[in-house]
Amino acid sequence: MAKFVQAKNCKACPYKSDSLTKLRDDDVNLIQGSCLIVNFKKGENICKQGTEVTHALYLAKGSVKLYIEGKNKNLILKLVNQSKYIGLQSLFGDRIYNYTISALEDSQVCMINADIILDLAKINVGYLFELTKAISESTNFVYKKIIDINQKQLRGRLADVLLYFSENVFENKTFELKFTRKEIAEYSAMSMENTVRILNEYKKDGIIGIEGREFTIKQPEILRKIAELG
Amino acid sequence: MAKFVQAKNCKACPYKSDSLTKLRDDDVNLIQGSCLIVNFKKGENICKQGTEVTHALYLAKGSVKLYIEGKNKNLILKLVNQSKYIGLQSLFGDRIYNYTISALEDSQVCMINADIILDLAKINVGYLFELTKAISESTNFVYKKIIDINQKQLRGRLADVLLYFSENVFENKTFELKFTRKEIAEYSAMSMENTVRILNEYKKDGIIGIEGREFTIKQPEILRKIAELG
DNA sequence: GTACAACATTGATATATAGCAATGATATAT
DNA sequence: ATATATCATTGCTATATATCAATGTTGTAC
Repeated sequence: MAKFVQAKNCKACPYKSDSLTKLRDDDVNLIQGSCLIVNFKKGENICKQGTEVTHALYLAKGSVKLYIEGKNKNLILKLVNQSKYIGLQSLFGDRIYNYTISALEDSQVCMINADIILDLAKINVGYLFELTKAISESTNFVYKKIIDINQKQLRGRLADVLLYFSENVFENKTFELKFTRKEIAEYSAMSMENTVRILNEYKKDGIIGIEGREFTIKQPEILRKIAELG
Repeated sequence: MAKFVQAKNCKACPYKSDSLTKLRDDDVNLIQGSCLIVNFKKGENICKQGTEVTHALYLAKGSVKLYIEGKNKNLILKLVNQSKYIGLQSLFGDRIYNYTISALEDSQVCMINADIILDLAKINVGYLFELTKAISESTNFVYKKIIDINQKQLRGRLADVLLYFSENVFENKTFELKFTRKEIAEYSAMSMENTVRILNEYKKDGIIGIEGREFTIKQPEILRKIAELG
C-alpha cells in the first residue's frame, strides 16, 4: 500500500492550494496538523466509489483519473493534474464517494481530516467561498460532458476530447496523454475498438499525429469543425 | 411577458427557503428588498442558456424543468418542484447559465439580485454552507444521471425514471407527471417514439398503468429488476 | 533473454436505437 | 363550435455503435 508522511510546512509547499491564502496562519497550521502526505503508485486507488468520505483529498503532485464504476464499463469524468482538490462535492453532500479516483502516475495526495476542513469552512467564509467556486466549476464541467455524450456522436466526441486536452489541459499542440486507448474510450464514452479506429482515421487523414501515447494536433480547424458538427 | 411584484414579507412566506433561517432579520430584509416575485406562465423561459447570471432564482411555487439545449435535441437534467433554489451553481461559477429553465405549469419565481446573494454568502458562512450543500447535492444528482445514460439502455433508464418520480419526487405509486412524452424522452435521453413504445410495453405487461399523464406503478419490484439489469 | 500479460489494431457481424412516415387523439385559440 | 397545432401512437427502415474474434505489439517480471 501507499506510504505516507506527516505534512511539515504547508505554507511553503510549492504545490499548495490557492485557497490556503484565504486562511490565517493558525488555520493553515490546523490543516497541516491533520494533513498526511500519501504517495500512491500508478494504478492505485485514492478513493473508492461507495465508501465514506473521511478526508478531503488534495492532489499535490502527479495526475489522477476520477471515474464512475459501472457494471460493464467505467466512465472517466475527469483527468486531474497537480495542485487541485479532487472530489470536493462529496464532502458537502451525502459524504459517500460516488466515484473512484486512481493514480495515472505515481502521485502525492494530501489527506486532510474531513471534519477539520468542514469546521474551517464553517467559520471562514472566504475559504468556503473558494471551495464552493471549485465545486461549481466542477459541476459545470460535468454538465458540458453530459451534453457531449448525449448530443454528439463518436467522431465529434473524440475531436472534442483531443482539442480539450491540447488547448485546456496541456496547452500545447503536442502532448503525452497518460491514458491507455481503453481509458481514452472510457473518457469519451465509447468502445475501445472505435476509439482506436477513429484515432487512426484522423491520423491517416493527416488531422492528428500519433506516436504511441503522444498526440499532435496537426489541423485544429478541421478537428474543431468535426467537433461542432457532432 | 411575466408579471412581477415586489416581495412584501419573506419571513412569513409559506414557500420560503430553509436557508433563510440561517440569516439575521437584517439580512432577510436585504434579500426581501431586492426580491421580485415573478409569475411565469406554463412554457415560459425563466432563464436562458448562454445568458449572464444576474439573479439568484428561487422557485417559490409551481414546477420547472432545467435542461440543456442542444443542436438537435434537448436534455432535461432535472424537474424541480416548489421551495427550491434553481441553478445555484451558475452563481458561483462563470456567471453564465449553461442551461435553460422553463415553467412546466404557471409558477412563481423569486428573483434576487445575484450580487446581494453573493455578498451575503461572503459574510454569512452558515448561509453559504447551506447553498454549498445544495450545489453539492445537485452535482451528485447529475453524476447519477450521467452514469445512467452511459451504462443502461432504454428499458433500464425508463424504469429508473418511473421509480424515481414515484419514490423520490411524488412519493406515491400514482402520480401525474407534468411532462409530455417528448419531455419524458428528453429526461431519459432517448427518442420520443421509443419512450412511447416502451411505456406502452410496460403497460401491456401490467407493470405500470397509464391514463394520459397519470402513471401508476403496479409492479415496482419488476421495474426495479429492469432498472438494475439495465 | 524469454515468457506472459496487458495493450493496440483491424475486420466482420449483430443489435440497440434513432429517424421517418402515416394516422389518430387532444388541447388550444379564434 | 370549428379550425389548427401539438401531442401520442405504431410500424417500418436505416444506421451508428458495440461486440466478437483474430492477430500483432509492447512492456514487464522473473
